[in-house]
Amino acid sequence: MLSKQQLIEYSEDARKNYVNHISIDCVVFGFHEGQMKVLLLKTNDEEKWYLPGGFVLNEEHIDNAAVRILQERTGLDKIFLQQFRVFGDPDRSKFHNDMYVGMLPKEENWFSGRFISIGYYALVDFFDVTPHPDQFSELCAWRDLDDMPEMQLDHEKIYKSALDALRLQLNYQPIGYNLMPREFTMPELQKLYETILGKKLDRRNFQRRILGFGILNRSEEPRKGGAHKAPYLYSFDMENYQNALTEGFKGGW
Amino acid sequence: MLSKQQLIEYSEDARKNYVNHISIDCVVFGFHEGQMKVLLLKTNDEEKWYLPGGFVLNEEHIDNAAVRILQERTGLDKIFLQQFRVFGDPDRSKFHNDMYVGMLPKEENWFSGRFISIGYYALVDFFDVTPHPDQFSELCAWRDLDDMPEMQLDHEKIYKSALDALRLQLNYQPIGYNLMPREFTMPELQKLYETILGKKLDRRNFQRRILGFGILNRSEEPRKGGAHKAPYLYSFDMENYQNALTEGFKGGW
DNA sequence: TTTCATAGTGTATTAAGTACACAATTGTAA
DNA sequence: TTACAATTGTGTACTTAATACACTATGAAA
Repeated sequence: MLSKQQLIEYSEDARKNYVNHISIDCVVFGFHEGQMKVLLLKTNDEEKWYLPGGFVLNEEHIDNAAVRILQERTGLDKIFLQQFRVFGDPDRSKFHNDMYVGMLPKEENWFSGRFISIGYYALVDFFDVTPHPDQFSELCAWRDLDDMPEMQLDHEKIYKSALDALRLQLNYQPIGYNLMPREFTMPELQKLYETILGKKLDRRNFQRRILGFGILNRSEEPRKGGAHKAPYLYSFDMENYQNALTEGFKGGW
Repeated sequence: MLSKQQLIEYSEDARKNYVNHISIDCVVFGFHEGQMKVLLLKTNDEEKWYLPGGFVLNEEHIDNAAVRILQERTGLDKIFLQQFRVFGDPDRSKFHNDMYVGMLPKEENWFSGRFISIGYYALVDFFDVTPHPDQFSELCAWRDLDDMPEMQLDHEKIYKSALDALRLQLNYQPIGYNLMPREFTMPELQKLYETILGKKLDRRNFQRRILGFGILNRSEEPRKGGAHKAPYLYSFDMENYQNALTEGFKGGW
């Protein structure tokens, strides 16, 4: 245990040596017209895009901070959010570091510090989102996953890492409630899985497997009006879905 | 983009509203005599124990910070470390908050702040560790996983969360190189798995499965001298082991 | 030399994953 | 109106992994 004098010295040292800011970066996935989308921001002066992000308020839970940040960008208030990892490379700094670093002396400039970022990914319904730029940006928009622009700092690494985490999640948790409309066809759901995984799946085996999870309800009436054979419509059984979210799919050992 | 005036205001606000300290907490797992152990610290004045932890230096990678902290506690320099999640409840604060909070005015006391903690878990060889107390504690010792003491703050939540992460890891990565001696018997390895999972496994099925991973070499000579039938000795095939670490075991989808 | 605890090995059954083919529906073009 | 193309729905054989379970072998101690 420290004496008072030691505590004073420790506190002084800590204030000098442990000066790290925490930020939050969010990878928001949406799904539209068979394409996986990511919500990105851009200033007009810079070519590079960046992820929606922000900071944690003094008395705020970090998960709430992520929710708050995404509310501001998307207008949504119920968001599926998953913390997936922390990015703590000392070379990384907040996106506007370059931009603002010359404008003020280092001590006065918040952005001259070093930032450790907590990565979250979110799954949202594309149609529910109204993208709002933040105070640093002029543009907030969806970008296709297979046509991603050049990005600030390590944001490419972050969104790729989020995608990896999402793919891992597919193996032991249900996915889709937050990404699909209320009713959807089996081929549409399959397309979602194929997009996330980046590969084709067998129709018949996909159907058997996903139905085996017991998280889908098939409605009586098939979808009509479209070309070709009318497909059945499905929706998620929320009770079983929630249960599968907490329980997980396979036991493993 | 912000004007200079806006940047000044933003920086001032940020310095007031985003005052969060980052700490690192490590759950160090060891294995000895068929028991899973966790390395814990304790002061003499307090009954409660806490996890080894520390802070991130200004220009330090967070992973290196965790390595540095564990070097100081264990003497080890090559440690298997895995970041598993961030704990950001505003109620949590650094372990010595209660202890030191009255000793200095709030502004001068590092421990009066709010702490966001990055959780790491480590797997180490029990015999390689020489526990060193830190500057706040008088005691650093191994505790049995099934006889854990009362702990400071949310440290119980953290180590349980680490255990969950470790159990998940069993499903898609090899485990054991960092926890077992160089040579070991199949029943010993099985005991490790059983301890982590908290349940019994079938000997024959365990052996088939673990051998199927192709990460073990069986030595020519069985272990002699012990009671009962002499068991074979195994060691990890490091090339395949490393490969399995990065590749993972099952593809899932 | 018998007994007991532990180690090594194999086989049958069940469940899950994979590969693959044909029939049904609906709009469109001949 | 009819043939066609595109898409959907369904079933079955095959392979692989998971599970359940029983016998034989060894070595120390009684």
